[in-house]
Amino acid sequence: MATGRTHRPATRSRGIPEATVARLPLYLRALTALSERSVPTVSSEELAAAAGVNSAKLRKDFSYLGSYGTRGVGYDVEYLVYQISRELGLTQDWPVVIVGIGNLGAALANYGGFASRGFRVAALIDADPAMAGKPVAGIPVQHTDELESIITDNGVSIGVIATPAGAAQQVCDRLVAAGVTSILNFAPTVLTVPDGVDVRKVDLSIELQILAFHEQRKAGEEATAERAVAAPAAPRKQSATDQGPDGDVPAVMPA
Amino acid sequence: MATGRTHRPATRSRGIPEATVARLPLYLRALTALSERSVPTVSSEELAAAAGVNSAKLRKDFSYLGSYGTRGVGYDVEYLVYQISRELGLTQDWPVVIVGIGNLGAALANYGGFASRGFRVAALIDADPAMAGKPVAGIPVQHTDELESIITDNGVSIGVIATPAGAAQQVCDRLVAAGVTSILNFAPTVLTVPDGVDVRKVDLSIELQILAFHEQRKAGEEATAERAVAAPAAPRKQSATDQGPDGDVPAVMPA
DNA sequence: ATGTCTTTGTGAACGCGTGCACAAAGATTG
DNA sequence: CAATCTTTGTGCACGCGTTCACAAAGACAT
Repeated sequence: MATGRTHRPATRSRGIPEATVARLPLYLRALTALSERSVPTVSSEELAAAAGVNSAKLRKDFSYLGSYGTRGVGYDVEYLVYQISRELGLTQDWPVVIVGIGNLGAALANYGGFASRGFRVAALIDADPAMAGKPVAGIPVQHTDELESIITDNGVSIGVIATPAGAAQQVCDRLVAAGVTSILNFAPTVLTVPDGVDVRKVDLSIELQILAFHEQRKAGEEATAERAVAAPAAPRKQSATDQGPDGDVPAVMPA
Repeated sequence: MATGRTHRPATRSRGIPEATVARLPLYLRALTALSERSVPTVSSEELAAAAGVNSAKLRKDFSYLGSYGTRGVGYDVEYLVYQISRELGLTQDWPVVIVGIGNLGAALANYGGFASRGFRVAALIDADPAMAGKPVAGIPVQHTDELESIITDNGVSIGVIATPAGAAQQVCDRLVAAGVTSILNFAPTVLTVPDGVDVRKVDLSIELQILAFHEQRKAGEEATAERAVAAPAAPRKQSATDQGPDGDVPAVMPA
């Protein structure tokens, strides 16, 4: 998973657990696919398989929304699509701004998944004056100077930050000051925001590092012996006052 | 958060909780920043603030790695950087292939965060013959036909999928068959993989939908009255045999 | 050497999320 | 209408993750 919630604990809004909310888009995607194939109903078992989750979990998730299934039959696809969409707030249009039109920002602007789900790219913003006016994904890039007016004029409440890490907090502050209350952050930095503002982060590097951890573990299981030689079972840091030689310790050591 | 683990439950490798593993890269980033500013030691409180987490959580996380701190002083920055890097497997080089060089794939290829953390882009692969040979981020794109040989020749065990959803499963199968055991999936699809293969997914659309949910809730709290009119407090699906008119029900309804 | 002060490391309690397993609901068949 | 079969909805138990709160450890001053 390349995501992680930030700040706000787990607001358990209207009794719907955060973990369930995070899965609703998954169900919605699977249901949309079924809908396009004109499948009228689906069982929890089938839908769970399509969404890659446990069927009991799926049923419990849906139970938080209400009793939308029919015992002995399953769930009505179209009806469920609507209910989940409504619950997620996708029946309304969400104008979104993307700040930082580099490689990633451009990729996001071109990403079709946004428009298809009630999200509309209201504006692309970049700090580079040379970018201004240049169309990306059919939308002309605007300069950072206009950030505030863009937000207020379009009633934008969701912002996407795809700037370098160094600029992210500053951009974030300006977005929030202008009225944005939800931020999707692609910059590899921890953003500080006031209460009431939601931040979700996507960090590509972190995802790879987590994979590397598991990859290393897999490799290590085959050859545990090798490791026992390279590093003792219970490596211990040496005391700061006891700086004798230590085979287990790396080249880079504390002063 | 834009991530979510898939399949494998939570392998609790060598006693390190999955949740802790997911935070280690965060700590590492904060520590690296401190290291660059030549800060010698840091307290759990300071580091926790920099990483955006609770200090007790951080201390507990570190306790799984060993006793690397000094009471009354804090943690030695350089030493901790090494320990976490080693734990994450970043002291070795991980060759990575990126499949699908569209906007997103190109953005990933250009992303600096990879190289700086022990990851090396070994190859870029795309199904479009017109792309073959064309350099992206200084690396020539290779055709999908060569996927298997690239994997085996370079000993690649981590693959990144940035293809359209339709091609993702097929690419995934080929990667796994060729020896890849960790996959970072950007395609909006559920990937099915054999046991022993880790998949992490990054879905931009899902992240936005989760934000929309919270955004809607925030908006709804200010004007709950409006909602009581638009939709009854306990909306109920009507029975399939009882298809009378219903103000609460959407235009799209079950047959 | 003794005492004070800072900060770690962790035991314990709590809450959330997951999965099992089954009763209840309804469809379907005879 | 009764019996059977399918599938939902959920009570319950378990385990993981988080947080509190504090004892132990060590630095530092006197």
